[in-house]
Amino acid sequence: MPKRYLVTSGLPYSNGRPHVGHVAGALLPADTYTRYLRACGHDAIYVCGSDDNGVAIEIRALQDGRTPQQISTHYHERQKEDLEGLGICFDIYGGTHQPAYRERHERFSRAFFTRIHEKGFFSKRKTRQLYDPQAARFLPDRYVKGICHHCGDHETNGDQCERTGAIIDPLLLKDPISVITGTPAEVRETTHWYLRLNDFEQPLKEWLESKQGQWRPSVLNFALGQIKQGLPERAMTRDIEWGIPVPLDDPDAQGKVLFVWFDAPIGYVSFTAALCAERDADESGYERWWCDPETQIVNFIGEDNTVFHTLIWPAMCMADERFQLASHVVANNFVNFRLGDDTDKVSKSRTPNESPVWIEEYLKRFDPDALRYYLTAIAPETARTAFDPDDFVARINNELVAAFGNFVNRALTFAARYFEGRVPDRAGLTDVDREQRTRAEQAFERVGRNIEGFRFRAAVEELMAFARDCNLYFGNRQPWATRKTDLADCAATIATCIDSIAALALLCSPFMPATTERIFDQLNATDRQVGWRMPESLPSGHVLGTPKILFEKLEEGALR
RNA sequence: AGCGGGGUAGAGCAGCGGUCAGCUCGUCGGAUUCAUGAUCCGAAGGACGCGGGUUCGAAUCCCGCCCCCGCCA
Repeated sequence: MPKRYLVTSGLPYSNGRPHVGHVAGALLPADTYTRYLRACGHDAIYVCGSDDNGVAIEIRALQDGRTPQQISTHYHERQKEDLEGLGICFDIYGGTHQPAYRERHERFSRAFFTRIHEKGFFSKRKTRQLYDPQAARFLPDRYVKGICHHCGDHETNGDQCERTGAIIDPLLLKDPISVITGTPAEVRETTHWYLRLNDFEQPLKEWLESKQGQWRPSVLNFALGQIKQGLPERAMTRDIEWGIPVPLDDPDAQGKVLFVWFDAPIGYVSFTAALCAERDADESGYERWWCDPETQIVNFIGEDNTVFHTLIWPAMCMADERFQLASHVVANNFVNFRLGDDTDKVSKSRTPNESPVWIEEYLKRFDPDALRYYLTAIAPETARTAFDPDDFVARINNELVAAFGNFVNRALTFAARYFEGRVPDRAGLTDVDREQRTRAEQAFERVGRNIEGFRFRAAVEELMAFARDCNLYFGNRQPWATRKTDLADCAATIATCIDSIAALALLCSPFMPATTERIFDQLNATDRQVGWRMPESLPSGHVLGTPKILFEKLEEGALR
């Protein structure tokens, strides 16, 4: 029976171009999942957008001599374009500080903060922080340098001793210097509002324990481990200018904004409201998604967001008592980039500008579906994985080209050449052909079961296993021989292959949507069936399209 | 230091109490020719990080240890 699903991806931070890590971790699996849900007939929306607030964008703007708005809008547009180029099917791609979404997002965030405040879940506290008098701003830990207070003899940044890895208390640094202006920093007093996470330890624990056996153990272990250690209060306000002003009528709140991580997840809600406003001219429709327990909320995130999605955001929702908690939080690890013998993080400074790990660069030269396939095949579901340019070429050539594409091509060119480009007659169907059809039906079940269990890697393996079965079937039936000895048998074989190709088209639709279209074009299937089951056979005599190469073979080293 | 993740054939990975020692690639040998030199079959190759323990039985559970990778934007 159809259900309602709200799928989200962790919001990309709008201070850089999207790369394969962003896509593989949170965006592509969410897209695949949403496409699958729709194929099954469920009512599903996929909500995402850029995370535009926060100190990193403000500092970046300061360094580049631009405004935070310019920086975030530039990257917001960049992200939107690149991700759409990859076929990521957002229902909406909002932005927490983009003109079209800002007013609503701020309104929702303020209201959220105010409600929690009124219920008394914030502690207002004075604290001391390093301040840069020249820049007239407080300094986040990583924007301070100084002499390590553990070792006392070397310079380090303000969060971690570069030599021993020990946590640094920036207030204890000797001779602290602001990284922004290079001038000495001083200690000043400031006031912040802290969310008392410890008030929610018990309900969070119960909620997480109810997910045992459903969520990935690594996610649950991590979150439950944090609770065991005791959840600290977390400041939900910051002393910066770029962000959402703290909505309190309190002199101490002057000039402060909400912590970026407070308002970012509210983006899921405000973007849903924006979508409802766009579609039905009624933003209150968001309640249907957020407040109605019939809706399943599924969050796809990168590993770095686990704390926020399993503890802080749920605690916020518990405090607020209006929105449902996620029914599933799917956290993926990071994808690193292998360059020669080194495996490293993708980073603006170290990864070459024209490297295909940047989605923008990749799309200039290669097929979006090939990247979607590869990133699903190496999905970092249980551990970090590496995007290896040589491995990419090998897998595309061996799997997409040699197994999947080749089967489609050999069968369709056979039909074009020996059956006048029509679907042959099925009168000669044998048990072997019927078994092939059964394999196709089983493939829907197997691939579907894995997607539902969030095992996308295994799902794509099942897809390829079926493509291999198709080649095996073709070889065993030897239509090139029966063409001369038993035409009816040959016709039944090719007709069965065409049914399998239609099945492949639907089976690959969550992973490679453009390929689905290409296959339907070649089948000349004007009445395109969608769904997650073995499609109806094209009738015998149906005129097929022109066979074309489905996936281009890549040169060795093409991505290096 | 603490927390989390990982250590399984040459490479990349799956398996997490019993036909488990497996998959893909690579290598070697064969078959085939409809197909993008594509496909299919077969072979070689591993004390499942180390040491204890629990069990009729452990990659799979428990304890200890050793490596690798991450960790308040």
